[in-house]
Amino acid sequence: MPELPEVETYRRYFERHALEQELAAVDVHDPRILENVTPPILQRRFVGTRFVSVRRHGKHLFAATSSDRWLHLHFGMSGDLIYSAAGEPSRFARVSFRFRNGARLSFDDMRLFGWVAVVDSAEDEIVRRELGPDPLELSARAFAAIVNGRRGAIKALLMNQSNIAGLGNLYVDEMLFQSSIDPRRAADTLTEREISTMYRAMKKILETMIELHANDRPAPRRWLIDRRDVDNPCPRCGGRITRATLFGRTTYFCADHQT
DNA sequence: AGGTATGTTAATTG
DNA sequence: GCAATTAACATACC
Repeated sequence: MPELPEVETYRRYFERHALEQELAAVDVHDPRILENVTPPILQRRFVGTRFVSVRRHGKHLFAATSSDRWLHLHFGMSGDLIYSAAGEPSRFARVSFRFRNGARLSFDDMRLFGWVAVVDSAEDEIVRRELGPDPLELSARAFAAIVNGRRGAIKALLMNQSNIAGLGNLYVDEMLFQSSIDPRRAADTLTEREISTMYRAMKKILETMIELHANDRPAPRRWLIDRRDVDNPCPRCGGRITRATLFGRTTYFCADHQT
Protein backbone atom coordinates (compact mmCIF):
# COMPACT_ATOMS: atom_id res chain seq x y z
CA MET A 1 0.00 0.00 0.00
CA PRO A 2 2.54 2.54 -1.05
CA GLU A 3 2.25 6.30 -0.90
CA LEU A 4 4.66 8.35 1.18
CA PRO A 5 3.60 7.15 4.68
CA GLU A 6 3.73 3.53 3.56
CA VAL A 7 7.14 3.93 1.92
CA GLU A 8 8.40 5.64 5.08
CA THR A 9 7.11 2.64 7.01
CA TYR A 10 9.07 0.35 4.68
CA ARG A 11 12.14 2.53 5.19
CA ARG A 12 11.97 2.08 8.93
CA TYR A 13 11.32 -1.63 8.55
CA PHE A 14 14.34 -2.00 6.26
CA GLU A 15 16.47 -0.01 8.70
CA ARG A 16 15.32 -2.05 11.67
CA HIS A 17 15.90 -5.45 10.12
CA ALA A 18 18.31 -5.47 7.24
CA LEU A 19 21.31 -3.24 7.94
CA GLU A 20 24.87 -4.35 8.60
CA GLN A 21 24.49 -7.97 7.61
CA GLU A 22 26.57 -9.38 4.81
CA LEU A 23 24.60 -10.43 1.74
CA ALA A 24 25.19 -14.05 0.82
CA ALA A 25 22.98 -14.18 -2.29
CA VAL A 26 20.38 -12.31 -4.29
CA ASP A 27 17.58 -14.48 -5.66
CA VAL A 28 15.68 -13.04 -8.61
CA HIS A 29 12.37 -14.91 -8.60
CA ASP A 30 10.95 -12.83 -11.47
CA PRO A 31 13.34 -10.79 -13.63
CA ARG A 32 10.51 -8.58 -14.91
CA ILE A 33 10.82 -6.63 -11.68
CA LEU A 34 14.36 -5.49 -12.55
CA GLU A 35 14.46 -2.01 -14.04
CA ASN A 36 18.03 -1.40 -15.14
CA VAL A 37 19.95 -4.56 -14.29
CA THR A 38 20.12 -8.22 -15.16
CA PRO A 39 20.10 -10.87 -12.44
CA PRO A 40 23.85 -11.60 -12.70
CA ILE A 41 24.77 -7.92 -12.48
CA LEU A 42 22.46 -7.39 -9.50
CA GLN A 43 24.14 -10.32 -7.79
CA ARG A 44 27.64 -9.14 -8.64
CA ARG A 45 26.89 -5.66 -7.28
CA PHE A 46 25.48 -6.76 -3.93
CA VAL A 47 26.71 -10.18 -2.85
CA GLY A 48 29.41 -9.65 -0.24
CA THR A 49 28.27 -6.12 0.62
CA ARG A 50 26.09 -4.84 3.47
CA PHE A 51 23.24 -2.34 3.46
CA VAL A 52 24.39 0.57 5.61
CA SER A 53 21.56 3.11 5.53
CA VAL A 54 18.16 3.69 3.94
CA ARG A 55 16.69 6.95 2.75
CA ARG A 56 13.42 7.89 1.16
CA HIS A 57 12.39 10.62 -1.22
CA GLY A 58 8.69 10.72 -2.01
CA LYS A 59 7.69 7.16 -2.87
CA HIS A 60 11.26 6.14 -3.72
CA LEU A 61 13.49 4.15 -1.38
CA PHE A 62 17.29 4.10 -1.63
CA ALA A 63 19.50 1.74 0.35
CA ALA A 64 23.20 2.57 0.49
CA THR A 65 25.58 -0.36 0.54
CA SER A 66 29.13 -0.81 1.75
CA SER A 67 30.19 -0.58 -1.90
CA ASP A 68 29.56 2.52 -4.01
CA ARG A 69 26.15 1.42 -5.32
CA TRP A 70 22.66 2.02 -4.06
CA LEU A 71 19.67 -0.26 -4.24
CA HIS A 72 16.71 1.74 -5.55
CA LEU A 73 13.17 0.48 -4.93
CA HIS A 74 9.85 1.71 -6.18
CA PHE A 75 6.74 -0.05 -4.90
CA GLY A 76 4.22 0.68 -7.65
CA MET A 77 0.67 -0.19 -6.60
CA SER A 78 1.28 -3.39 -4.67
CA GLY A 79 4.93 -3.47 -3.58
CA ASP A 80 5.91 -4.58 -0.09
CA LEU A 81 8.96 -5.59 1.93
CA ILE A 82 9.06 -8.78 3.95
CA TYR A 83 11.91 -9.75 6.22
CA SER A 84 11.95 -13.26 7.57
CA ALA A 85 14.50 -15.10 9.66
CA ALA A 86 14.00 -18.37 7.81
CA GLY A 87 11.70 -20.25 5.46
CA GLU A 88 10.51 -19.90 1.90
CA PRO A 89 9.79 -16.56 0.20
CA SER A 90 6.13 -15.64 -0.12
CA ARG A 91 4.00 -16.15 -3.22
CA PHE A 92 4.65 -12.72 -4.74
CA ALA A 93 8.31 -12.27 -3.82
CA ARG A 94 10.14 -10.99 -6.91
CA VAL A 95 13.63 -10.52 -5.47
CA SER A 96 15.07 -11.83 -2.20
CA PHE A 97 18.22 -10.51 -0.57
CA ARG A 98 19.65 -13.34 1.48
CA PHE A 99 21.98 -12.70 4.40
CA ARG A 100 24.77 -14.80 5.85
CA ASN A 101 22.67 -15.61 8.90
CA GLY A 102 20.00 -17.28 6.75
CA ALA A 103 17.46 -14.44 6.93
CA ARG A 104 16.03 -12.81 3.84
CA LEU A 105 14.55 -9.48 2.81
CA SER A 106 12.06 -9.98 -0.01
CA PHE A 107 10.63 -7.38 -2.35
CA ASP A 108 7.04 -8.47 -2.95
CA ASP A 109 4.94 -7.07 -5.75
CA MET A 110 1.86 -8.87 -6.96
CA ARG A 111 1.08 -6.53 -9.84
CA LEU A 112 4.66 -5.87 -11.00
CA PHE A 113 4.23 -2.11 -11.35
CA GLY A 114 7.08 -1.59 -8.92
CA TRP A 115 10.72 -2.19 -9.70
CA VAL A 116 14.18 -2.83 -8.37
CA ALA A 117 17.15 -0.87 -9.73
CA VAL A 118 20.80 -0.17 -8.98
CA VAL A 119 22.06 3.43 -9.05
CA ASP A 120 25.33 5.24 -8.38
CA SER A 121 23.77 8.11 -6.45
CA ALA A 122 20.39 8.64 -4.83
CA GLU A 123 20.76 12.38 -5.25
CA ASP A 124 21.45 12.16 -8.98
CA GLU A 125 18.56 9.77 -9.41
CA ILE A 126 16.12 12.21 -7.77
CA VAL A 127 17.29 14.88 -10.21
CA ARG A 128 17.26 12.59 -13.22
CA ARG A 129 13.68 11.55 -12.53
CA GLU A 130 12.67 15.18 -12.02
CA LEU A 131 11.14 14.50 -8.62
CA GLY A 132 9.82 17.51 -6.76
CA PRO A 133 10.55 18.15 -3.07
CA ASP A 134 9.49 15.69 -0.40
CA PRO A 135 6.44 17.13 1.40
CA LEU A 136 7.87 16.48 4.87
CA GLU A 137 10.77 18.79 4.05
CA LEU A 138 8.66 21.44 2.40
CA SER A 139 7.93 24.81 4.00
CA ALA A 140 4.51 26.46 3.82
CA ARG A 141 6.03 29.15 1.65
CA ALA A 142 7.55 26.66 -0.80
CA PHE A 143 4.25 24.78 -0.94
CA ALA A 144 2.40 27.99 -1.78
CA ALA A 145 4.95 28.74 -4.50
CA ILE A 146 4.23 25.38 -6.13
CA VAL A 147 0.47 25.96 -6.11
CA ASN A 148 0.52 29.62 -7.04
CA GLY A 149 0.51 30.57 -10.67
CA ARG A 150 -0.70 27.21 -11.92
CA ARG A 151 -3.89 26.95 -13.87
CA GLY A 152 -4.61 23.22 -13.76
CA ALA A 153 -6.84 21.33 -11.34
CA ILE A 154 -5.48 21.04 -7.81
CA LYS A 155 -5.78 17.27 -7.66
CA ALA A 156 -3.74 16.76 -10.83
CA LEU A 157 -1.13 19.21 -9.57
CA LEU A 158 -0.74 17.43 -6.22
CA MET A 159 -0.52 13.99 -7.85
CA ASN A 160 2.25 15.03 -10.23
CA GLN A 161 5.50 13.79 -8.69
CA SER A 162 7.53 16.53 -10.32
CA ASN A 163 5.63 19.15 -8.32
CA ILE A 164 5.72 17.37 -4.96
CA ALA A 165 7.03 13.83 -4.57
CA GLY A 166 5.13 11.34 -2.46
CA LEU A 167 1.41 12.16 -2.59
CA GLY A 168 -0.86 9.70 -4.38
CA ASN A 169 -4.53 9.16 -5.06
CA LEU A 170 -5.66 8.33 -1.52
CA TYR A 171 -3.81 11.04 0.36
CA VAL A 172 -4.55 13.76 -2.17
CA ASP A 173 -8.24 12.94 -1.77
CA GLU A 174 -7.76 13.03 2.00
CA MET A 175 -6.01 16.41 1.90
CA LEU A 176 -8.73 17.97 -0.22
CA PHE A 177 -11.48 16.39 1.87
CA GLN A 178 -10.02 17.77 5.09
CA SER A 179 -9.42 21.15 3.46
CA SER A 180 -12.97 21.32 2.04
CA ILE A 181 -11.68 21.85 -1.49
CA ASP A 182 -13.21 20.34 -4.63
CA PRO A 183 -10.55 18.26 -6.43
CA ARG A 184 -11.46 19.93 -9.75
CA ARG A 185 -10.76 23.46 -8.54
CA ALA A 186 -8.19 25.26 -10.67
CA ALA A 187 -5.07 26.01 -8.63
CA ASP A 188 -5.27 29.72 -9.44
CA THR A 189 -8.70 30.01 -7.84
CA LEU A 190 -7.44 28.92 -4.42
CA THR A 191 -7.11 31.57 -1.76
CA GLU A 192 -4.03 31.99 0.43
CA ARG A 193 -6.05 30.69 3.29
CA GLU A 194 -7.07 27.55 1.38
CA ILE A 195 -3.47 26.91 0.35
CA SER A 196 -2.33 27.23 3.91
CA THR A 197 -5.11 24.88 5.08
CA MET A 198 -4.06 22.31 2.48
CA TYR A 199 -0.44 22.54 3.58
CA ARG A 200 -1.33 21.93 7.21
CA ALA A 201 -3.66 19.06 6.26
CA MET A 202 -0.90 17.52 4.13
CA LYS A 203 1.64 17.56 6.96
CA LYS A 204 -0.82 16.34 9.55
CA ILE A 205 -2.12 13.51 7.37
CA LEU A 206 1.32 12.23 6.36
CA GLU A 207 2.80 12.46 9.86
CA THR A 208 -0.25 10.93 11.48
CA MET A 209 -0.35 8.01 9.05
CA ILE A 210 3.34 7.27 9.61
CA GLU A 211 2.70 7.16 13.36
CA LEU A 212 -0.42 5.02 12.95
CA HIS A 213 1.38 2.54 10.71
CA ALA A 214 4.19 2.32 13.27
CA ASN A 215 1.64 1.31 15.90
CA ASP A 216 -0.47 -0.75 13.52
CA ARG A 217 -3.51 1.43 14.04
CA PRO A 218 -6.32 2.35 11.61
CA ALA A 219 -6.91 5.86 10.29
CA PRO A 220 -9.12 8.20 12.37
CA ARG A 221 -12.84 7.66 11.91
CA ARG A 222 -13.49 11.23 10.81
CA TRP A 223 -11.15 10.87 7.87
CA LEU A 224 -12.19 9.93 4.35
CA ILE A 225 -9.64 7.20 3.89
CA ASP A 226 -11.56 4.21 5.26
CA ARG A 227 -14.86 5.55 3.92
CA ARG A 228 -14.03 5.59 0.24
CA ASP A 229 -17.30 4.27 -1.12
CA VAL A 230 -20.22 5.81 -2.94
CA ASP A 231 -23.10 6.99 -0.82
CA ASN A 232 -21.27 6.58 2.47
CA PRO A 233 -22.23 9.34 4.88
CA CYS A 234 -19.65 12.11 4.98
CA PRO A 235 -17.86 11.91 8.35
CA ARG A 236 -17.55 15.70 8.34
CA CYS A 237 -20.88 17.15 7.36
CA GLY A 238 -23.51 14.47 6.99
CA GLY A 239 -23.51 14.75 3.16
CA ARG A 240 -22.93 11.78 0.86
CA ILE A 241 -19.62 10.65 -0.54
CA THR A 242 -19.44 11.05 -4.33
CA ARG A 243 -17.31 9.00 -6.64
CA ALA A 244 -15.95 10.27 -9.96
CA THR A 245 -13.14 9.48 -12.34
CA LEU A 246 -10.94 12.57 -12.43
CA PHE A 247 -7.57 12.80 -14.13
CA GLY A 248 -7.64 9.09 -14.74
CA ARG A 249 -8.13 8.12 -11.11
CA THR A 250 -11.11 7.12 -9.03
CA THR A 251 -11.79 10.09 -6.80
CA TYR A 252 -13.97 10.19 -3.70
CA PHE A 253 -15.12 13.45 -2.23
CA CYS A 254 -18.04 15.11 -0.49
CA ALA A 255 -19.79 17.42 -2.92
CA ASP A 256 -21.59 19.08 0.01
CA HIS A 257 -18.63 20.50 1.89
CA GLN A 258 -15.84 20.35 -0.72
CA THR A 259 -16.36 23.41 -2.90
C1' DA B 1 -17.68 -12.11 -16.34
C1' DG B 2 -16.63 -7.58 -15.28
C1' DG B 3 -15.17 -3.99 -12.43
C1' DT B 4 -11.67 -2.44 -9.48
C1' DA B 5 -6.98 -1.57 -7.41
C1' DT B 6 -2.31 3.14 -2.96
C1' DG B 7 1.55 4.24 -9.74
C1' DT B 8 4.02 5.87 -13.80
C1' DT B 9 4.67 7.00 -18.52
C1' DA B 10 3.92 7.55 -23.48
C1' DA B 11 0.96 9.20 -26.89
C1' DT B 12 -2.49 12.28 -28.32
C1' DT B 13 -5.08 16.40 -28.45
C1' DG B 14 -6.15 21.11 -27.34
C1' DG C 1 5.63 24.53 -22.69
C1' DC C 2 1.35 23.37 -20.18
C1' DA C 3 -2.79 20.76 -19.27
C1' DA C 4 -6.18 17.04 -19.90
C1' DT C 5 -7.27 12.43 -21.41
C1' DT C 6 -6.57 7.78 -22.47
C1' DA C 7 -4.20 3.61 -22.87
C1' DA C 8 -0.91 0.59 -21.41
C1' DC C 9 1.74 -2.10 -18.18
C1' DA C 10 0.44 -7.33 -15.09
C1' DT C 11 -2.08 -9.55 -11.66
C1' DA C 12 -5.48 -10.88 -8.24
C1' DC C 13 -9.66 -10.29 -5.83
C1' DC C 14 -14.73 -9.69 -5.15
